[in-house]
Amino acid sequence: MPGLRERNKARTRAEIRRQAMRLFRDQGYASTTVEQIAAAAEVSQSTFFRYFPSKEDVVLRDELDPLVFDAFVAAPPELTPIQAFRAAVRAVVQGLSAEQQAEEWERHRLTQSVPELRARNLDALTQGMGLFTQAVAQRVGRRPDDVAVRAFVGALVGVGLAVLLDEDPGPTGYLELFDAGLAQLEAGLPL
Amino acid sequence: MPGLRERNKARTRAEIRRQAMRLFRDQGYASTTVEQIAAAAEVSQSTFFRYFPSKEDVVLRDELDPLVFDAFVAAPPELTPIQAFRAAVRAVVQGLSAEQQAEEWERHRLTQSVPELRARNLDALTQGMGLFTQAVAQRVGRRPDDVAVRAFVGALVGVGLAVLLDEDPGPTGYLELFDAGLAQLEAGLPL
DNA sequence: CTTCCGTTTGGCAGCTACTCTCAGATTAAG
DNA sequence: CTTAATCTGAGAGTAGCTGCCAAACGGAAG
Repeated sequence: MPGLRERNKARTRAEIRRQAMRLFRDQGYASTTVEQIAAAAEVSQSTFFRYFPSKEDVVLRDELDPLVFDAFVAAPPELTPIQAFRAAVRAVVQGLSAEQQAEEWERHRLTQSVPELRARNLDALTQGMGLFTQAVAQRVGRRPDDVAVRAFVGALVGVGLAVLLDEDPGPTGYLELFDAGLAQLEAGLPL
Repeated sequence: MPGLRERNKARTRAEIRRQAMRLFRDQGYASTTVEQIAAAAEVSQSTFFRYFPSKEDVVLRDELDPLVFDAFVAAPPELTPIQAFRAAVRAVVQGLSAEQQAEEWERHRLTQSVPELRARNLDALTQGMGLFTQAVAQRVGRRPDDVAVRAFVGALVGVGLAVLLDEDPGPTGYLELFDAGLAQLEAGLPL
């Protein structure tokens, strides 16, 4: 059972995020100051930066990627990496409530529209490739530094990237696009 | 013939870059202030920001990508996109003087080691994918919004990414790694 | 309930990237 | 030489972010 302290922390954290997203939505990311967010969440600036190392991190902290990763690792071994990845993404997305999906959608739109956020998001994505490469290597029984494995993971991430960079196919359309991209990859990227 | 004004501007710009890179090398990116760079280049801070919109841009402005793109477009039409891309990269890299290669290498190392720079570099890369997609589409006679084309470009960029993210295979080793990755892609990413 | 310890918080000072404005200098053109 | 356009320097101001210290708070022991 979490003590009062931990509950307060979680509440404060959530409140800061909530107020921040609301202000970003209303008056834009750039023209919202940390001072405003802190005031709206009724904490001091010091406290804001204790919960989030930077203004960007209020938007960026992603808890979905680890879920997808875990689902990928836990997928049945007889699946090919592409099948396992598709299943993992699908399971995580469909496991979200409608409200969560809407939040994620807003988060994604904001991230894509603000250059700094977009950049840092991409960086997080590519930095995660290393871990993913290990998982893929283990799945197919190869070494992680094998060129074939690394190129494959790069291509897989690249396909995901190409889908994500597409502007608004709607919150649902992404999955279809993603599936189509993976199908192409599975077929050896014919042109 | 460029007037005195333009020559002065080019000289100032180059000097700012030179001094900045020197300071970054000596005392690190974060602990070098714009004030120091401006002082070393003998200009005011105002002037610094007139030449470079941000401290990051002193490092990031890349003139190689457009060259690769042009070379790709200009490549013989009978080449496959992968062959054309490989030829373009190779031509541009080998067209650099030893000094230029060393500079690029230093620039790349600095970019990869500083998170903000790495992130913005990735963003520039992915933002350029749109243009590249059009070129590929034209080359293979398909529409740019074709999923096959987009997935292909994504995979191609992804493979390049996987190579670039690898830490120091030496300034020459990159090309070999890159070729190996492209060969894998050409073979349909077998695992 | 009180006391005591460790954690959390707020307020403040300070640094730095970056913007805006304005006056003065420099270059180009008539 | 004079005039117009452009470039530069200086200063003030904003905002993100850090570090420091004292006060408030939560949790456990007596």
